[in-house]
Amino acid sequence: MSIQKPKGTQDLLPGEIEKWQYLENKARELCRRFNYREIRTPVFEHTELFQRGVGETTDIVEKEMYTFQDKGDRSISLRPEGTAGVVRAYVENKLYGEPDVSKLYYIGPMFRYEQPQAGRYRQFHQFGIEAFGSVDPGIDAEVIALGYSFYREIGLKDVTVEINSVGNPAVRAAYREHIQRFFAPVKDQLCKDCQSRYDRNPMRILDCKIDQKFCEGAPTIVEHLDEECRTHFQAVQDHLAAMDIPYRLNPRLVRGLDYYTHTAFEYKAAGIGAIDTIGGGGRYNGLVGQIGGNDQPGVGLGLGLERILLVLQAQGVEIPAAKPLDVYLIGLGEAAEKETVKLLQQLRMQGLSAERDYQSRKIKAQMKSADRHRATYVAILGEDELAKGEITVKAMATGEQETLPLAGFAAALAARLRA
RNA sequence: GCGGUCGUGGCGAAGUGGCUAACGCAUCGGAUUGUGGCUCCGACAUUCGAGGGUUCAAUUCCCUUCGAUCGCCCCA
Repeated sequence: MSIQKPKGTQDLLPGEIEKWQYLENKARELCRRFNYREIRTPVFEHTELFQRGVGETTDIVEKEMYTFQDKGDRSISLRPEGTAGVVRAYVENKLYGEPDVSKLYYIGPMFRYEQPQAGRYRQFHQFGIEAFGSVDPGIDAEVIALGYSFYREIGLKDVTVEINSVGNPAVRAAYREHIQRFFAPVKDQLCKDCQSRYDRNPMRILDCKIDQKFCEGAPTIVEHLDEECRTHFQAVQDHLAAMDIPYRLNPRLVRGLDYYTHTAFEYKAAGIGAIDTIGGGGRYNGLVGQIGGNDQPGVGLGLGLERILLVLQAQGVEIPAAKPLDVYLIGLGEAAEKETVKLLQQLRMQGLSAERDYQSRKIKAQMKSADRHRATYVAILGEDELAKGEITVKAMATGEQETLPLAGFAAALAARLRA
């Protein structure tokens, strides 16, 4: 048996990769307009970073990390998400010393050890942004708007934005007790998952599909927000309204990472089987301090590129195809073939995409290749043409043929293609 | 970590305890001495994910394993 790719990973082959490049180009272009600048951080970090940043009790850290000892006996983990590494880089490189808010974006692979299914892989890719240094609710709204704009510009339809406030740590601790008190009488009747959630993360019970009947009248965190949290949350909503970003309040929205404070949000779309979340994020005001920096507030998001691609496909959204080949160069006979090597280079230096046959095949086979490459022009150089210092050029769409002088033929074709 | 379905040429797919393992697409060659897309003809799996077992005989039955896929948990 030959070696296969590890479970949950993918080879992105030509034909498919164009879609990725399209998404990545759109992301970069959007970030330019919103004035976010790219940052690239390692795909592996010290395990402790994720333990501290993402949270010891999260599923991600408890059971989904790719962790190993390196040869120096350090515990290393492949990054399961993007924020922790960016925060670390922000702190380590003292970006907080800059006068303005630091607005950063990244695109890259993340790793989680899970059973693959539709829209879930062990290596997956995220486009994410982080903004450090401001508690202004306008930044929360901007982050949400950037994600929403991204979906729109790549042609995704029916994306829902759900937002919630998870308050600050004090509010959350108090709310946790309210929830536990509420469910205490029915604790024994909850599903077995929710029984463990009761202690670990009681807010998640509200999200359970099985136990909805017990959730009737459950306290929501929004009801328990303090003045500061409430004001912030309201301001975020006002900003979204001002930007015409449609959103839905979801008082039961709870994210799986420990670091969120205040704003939490998710983007949802149908089309990936059982999964509907295609992106999410929120504010994390205590995180930078926990990672060891001077405490700067932050807010960010992460969007799943695989999931976006799946939804795009489900919606039948066409992604612009790769450009066809400009010229396919056919050389017939040894002398002419030799000459094509030179001509090919000239064509390419003129900025044209150009290809030839490398197997000395017959003209018929070469024409077929040209057709397969969707070549705009075929240039044929045979013994006759070579002797006369000419070359035959055929426009594939019309079948029309003409003879051009060999000298300056590359430039002439380039001019024709530009017209 | 748990559960369902699946695994036959480059791709899609039929099939059966013993026949030469259908067919379609793609590919290659020819009809057409230097011209693609259409048509016709021909070629193309000692082999049915891997390992083991049952049997005179296994692609087919059994076990194990790996993988794919979908779902649970959770999330992108």
